[in-house]
Amino acid sequence: MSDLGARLRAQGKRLTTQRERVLAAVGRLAHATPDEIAEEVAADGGSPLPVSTVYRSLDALQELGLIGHTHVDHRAPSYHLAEHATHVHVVCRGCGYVGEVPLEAADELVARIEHRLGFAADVSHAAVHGLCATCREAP
Amino acid sequence: MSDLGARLRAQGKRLTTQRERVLAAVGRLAHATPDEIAEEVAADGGSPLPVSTVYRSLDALQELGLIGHTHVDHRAPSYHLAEHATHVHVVCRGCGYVGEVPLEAADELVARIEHRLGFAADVSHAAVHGLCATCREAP
DNA sequence: TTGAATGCAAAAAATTTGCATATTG
DNA sequence: CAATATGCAAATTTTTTGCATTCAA
Repeated sequence: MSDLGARLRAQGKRLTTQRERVLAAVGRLAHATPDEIAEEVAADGGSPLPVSTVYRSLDALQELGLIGHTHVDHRAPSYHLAEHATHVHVVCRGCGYVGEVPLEAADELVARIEHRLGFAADVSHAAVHGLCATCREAP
Repeated sequence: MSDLGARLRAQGKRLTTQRERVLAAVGRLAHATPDEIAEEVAADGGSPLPVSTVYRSLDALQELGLIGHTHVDHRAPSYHLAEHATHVHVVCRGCGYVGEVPLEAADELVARIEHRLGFAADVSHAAVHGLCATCREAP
């Protein structure tokens, strides 16, 4: 927490309350779009932030490696704390449920991609789509 | 090819030249955004299609299972023929290069997701980000 | 002090929708 | 003929930008 400022400064960036509030909101929501994050920030008691500031804060926090995002659906980058990036995200096409499995579950895939293409894959950014246990049965 | 009409009809849909042109364009481009597809369609000699028709055609062809899409980056659903969905897409963060590895490379991941969450994963929709061989070395 | 960040409003993209008209089956 | 799709324009939605002002370091 306290070294957030240090990490920012190390990149010539600054610690502002806005960035702290956005980071806190991302932490509280776990998986959220910029829009939802803006709402959550507004709900923390302080005055709401302009969307532009939310976007810029998300960018900054991401460059810092504190948060990351995946593409849960067409029009929705979903942000989460970097610590959540220790999972592969799994998204249900039926109900939108977002689950996760440990990164290691993809070790073999990563190895094969590396082997075939010389590609360094970062699976933590991937969202795997499919149907959850419940939606598999439903019509 | 000729049964395209039949497949459409089977779903109460119709075969139109617009849809044929969009499908052909997707086939020619392999990986493209709606925008690029609209351009490609315009380049096929006929008159350009309004974007709305392109979007609607893509939806129709997708519901039909003839094409699919992955999320190559933030703002860009990338469409491809369904036959291309026999690969997992790999996207380079550095240069934007899009590669693919056979679906089987993800078999173990799919099995683990199934096992842990009861989830039926469809990896062909996933785009795995990372750095290609070239960009790994560059600064 | 000074460059980085904010706030605000306006501009760009990207996608969707309403509706009269044209087409397919 | 009837139902579906198109074309076009306007409305949404999502994200980005310009710029004067404020604020952290």
